[in-house]
Amino acid sequence: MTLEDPKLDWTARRRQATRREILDAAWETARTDGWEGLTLRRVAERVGMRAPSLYSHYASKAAIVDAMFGAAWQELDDEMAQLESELPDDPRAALLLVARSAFGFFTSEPVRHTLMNLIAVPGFVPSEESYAPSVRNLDRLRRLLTRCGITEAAGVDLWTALIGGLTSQQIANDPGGDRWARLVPRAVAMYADQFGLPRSV
Amino acid sequence: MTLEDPKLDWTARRRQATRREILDAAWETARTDGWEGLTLRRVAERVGMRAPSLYSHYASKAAIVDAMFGAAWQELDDEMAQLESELPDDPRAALLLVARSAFGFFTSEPVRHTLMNLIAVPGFVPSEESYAPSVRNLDRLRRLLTRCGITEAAGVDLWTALIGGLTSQQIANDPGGDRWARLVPRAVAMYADQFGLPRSV
DNA sequence: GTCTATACACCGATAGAC
DNA sequence: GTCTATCGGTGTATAGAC
Repeated sequence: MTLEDPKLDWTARRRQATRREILDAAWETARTDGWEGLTLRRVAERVGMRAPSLYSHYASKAAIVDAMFGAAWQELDDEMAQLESELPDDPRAALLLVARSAFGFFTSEPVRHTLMNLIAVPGFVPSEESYAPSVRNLDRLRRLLTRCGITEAAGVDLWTALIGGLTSQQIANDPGGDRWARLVPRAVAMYADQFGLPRSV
Repeated sequence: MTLEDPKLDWTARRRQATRREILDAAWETARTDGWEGLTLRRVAERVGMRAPSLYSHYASKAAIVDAMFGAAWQELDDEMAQLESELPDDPRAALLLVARSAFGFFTSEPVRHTLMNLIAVPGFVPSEESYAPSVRNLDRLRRLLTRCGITEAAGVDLWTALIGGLTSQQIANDPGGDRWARLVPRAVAMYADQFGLPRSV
């Protein structure tokens, strides 16, 4: 429910827009100063407000971070949904596409990555509502892998470990480079072999 | 040089012992309250001191964290050195042993894991001195994999991604469980297949 | 809704007595 | 080497005027 609803009246729409502005400012702050540098004063400054004014729109700093978490997973899920609708028939090609998409999504925004994977943000615990998109995304991944011929339960867990490992290494040890990005095709082939996918022609 | 040197005189040895106590207290504090909860006041309380007294032993809070980083990597490297001396001849068995060892080391102490892999500790950047053990460890890993028949350069990067991915998933999504621990043998087999290691008998 | 002013709790670090 | 006292700063959050 972070998107604007055209049926709302003017003041409600204005409120939504302001919440959006605050969220954007929070992302920019986190990108610049890291999660430990994300403070209400800095966010407010970027929006053009004073810190206490933020409380008219979010109940607390935690509520802001919570909204960021939900929005990030929703964003990934939207991307995966798009991908799902245009998946190639060849299982290996499809797998590679999914892998590259996720890898690119995470590595392009390291700060977002640390929030989504629950590392680095002090005492943050997502609310049930903001957790929902990440669950939806895992379901979608399960479906996607099944369509690629991965039916075993272990398939999903090994997939998340493999892709997550590649992205984390890329971000931590070669930020901005492609040392692990270059390994993605090979990693996917290795994974496909393990689950007995037919070789492409 | 964090180990005690028997040739030092009494006061120097006492100093070393106190530094050790402080480091231990810092670990315990980080385990209990997380890295954001690691404060000099809490560490001092655990040691039985007042916060300012810590400055007689460490120049700053950053110096303490730095020492923890170096000690953690030294600890892992010691374990890997032990492993190296008793490695089985069969390449696949050796690989599995290395994987299990690293996986167990990291997952047994999640807080240590986040420090070693440079996620979650505010603005920490390791000093050259404390960074050295981690470099040594990577060299050892390279040597270890070579002995197992992994000669390609990509071998090390894919290995760290795979093992790191498994450990991170285990810690983040099933702490205390074995959902990804159970996948380690399969992941190692998949990896060994990719690099053409002969199958065990 | 936004502002100013402020409460309250902490933090890392320093000065100087003992 | 450890203490007390304190500095200068941070943070989140609230009260109340406009």
